[in-house]
Amino acid sequence: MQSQTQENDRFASEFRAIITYRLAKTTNLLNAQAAHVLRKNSNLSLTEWRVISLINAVDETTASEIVKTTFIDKGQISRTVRSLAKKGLLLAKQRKGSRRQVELRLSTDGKALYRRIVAIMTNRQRHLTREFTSEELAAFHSALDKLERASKMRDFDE
Amino acid sequence: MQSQTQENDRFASEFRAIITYRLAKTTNLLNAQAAHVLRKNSNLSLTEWRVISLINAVDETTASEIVKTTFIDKGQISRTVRSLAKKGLLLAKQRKGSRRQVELRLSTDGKALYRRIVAIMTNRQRHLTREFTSEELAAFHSALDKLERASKMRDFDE
DNA sequence: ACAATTTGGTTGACGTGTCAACCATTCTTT
DNA sequence: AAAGAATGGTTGACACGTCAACCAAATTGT
Repeated sequence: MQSQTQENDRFASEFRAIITYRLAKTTNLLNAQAAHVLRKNSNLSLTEWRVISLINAVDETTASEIVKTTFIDKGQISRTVRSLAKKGLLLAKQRKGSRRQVELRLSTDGKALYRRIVAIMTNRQRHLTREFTSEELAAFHSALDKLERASKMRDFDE
Repeated sequence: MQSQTQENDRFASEFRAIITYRLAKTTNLLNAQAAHVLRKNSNLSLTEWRVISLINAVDETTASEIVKTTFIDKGQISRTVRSLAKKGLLLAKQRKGSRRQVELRLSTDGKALYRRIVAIMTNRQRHLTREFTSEELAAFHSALDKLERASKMRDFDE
C-alpha cells in the first residue's frame, strides 16, 4: 500500500520533462479520483456526470451542443444521454419547430442529484486548487490554452 | 470543417474555470494528436509508443517497473509488451537469477523505430512548448505536481 | 423546385482501459 | 522449515472511447 506515492527515479528524470506524459498521467490520476468519488456517492460515470453538469449550467441544451463544447465523441454522448434518460435524470423532448433537435433538461431527480453531487465536487475542486495562488491558476489556464492551440497541428514529419 | 476551433460561449464561461474539465479536454486533444502522428508514421498505438520510449530510456527494465512509473494498468502493460514482442520490436527474456521477472529490451528493429519516431515526437514537443518561456514551463510542471499530490485524496463528502 | 450539402443524432464494430481473480515465485516472519 | 504476505505477471470480463457508416431532416445553391 501507498506504493503509488513513490516515483521510480530511474525513469523520473527522463520523463518528467515530457509535457504530454506528465499531463496524461495527472489527468488519469484526477479522472480516477473523480470516478471513485462518483462511484461512492452515486451511480454515475464520469461522462454522465459531465453531461449532467453541462446541462445544469445552461438549463436546456442539445446533444450536438454538448459535443461541440466537450469534444466528447457524439456517439458516446448519444448513449450517455439515453442512459441518463433511462435513469430518469434527464428529460429529452423534441424541440418545437424542429423534428431533429432534441431539447435536454434535467428532471427533478436529476436536479436533486446534481445539487447533492456538486457540493462534493466543489469540495474536491477546492481541495485540488488549495495550493494555487490566483496568479498560478491563471498561468495554468493560459498554459492549457497554448497547448490546446498547439494540439491542432498534425504533421511533424518534415 | 474547422468547427473544432470555435468554442461555444454559452458553456465556455462556466467550464473554463473547472480545472479538471480543462485538463481532461487538453489531454484528450493532445493524445488524439499523438495517436494521429503515430498512426501516420508507424503502426504503434500511444501506449506502445510510451512503453517503447520508456524502455529505450533505461535500456533494460521489467513490466512492473513500467507499471510503477506510468500508472498504466498492469494488464494493459502485459498485453502491450506481448504485442510489441510479436511485432519484433522488443525482446523479453527471463532475468537470470529469477524465474519471474522478465527483462525487456528493444530489439534492433525496435531501436531503429524508436530513433525514427522520436525525431518526429521531438519536433512535436518543440512545437507544443514553443510559446512557453522556461519559467512558464517550470510553473506548469509545478502545478501538475500539486494536482498529482491532491489527486490522492479520496473523500470529499463530509 | 430540385439537387447537393450540412446538421443532428443513432448505431455497430472494434480498440483501448480498468477491475478483479488468479497463479507461480519470492520474501518475511516465526 | 513452514505459513503468510508480497511481488511479477497473465488472463477474462466488461466498461468506455473512437471511428465510420448511416438515416432523416434542414439548409444552401442553382
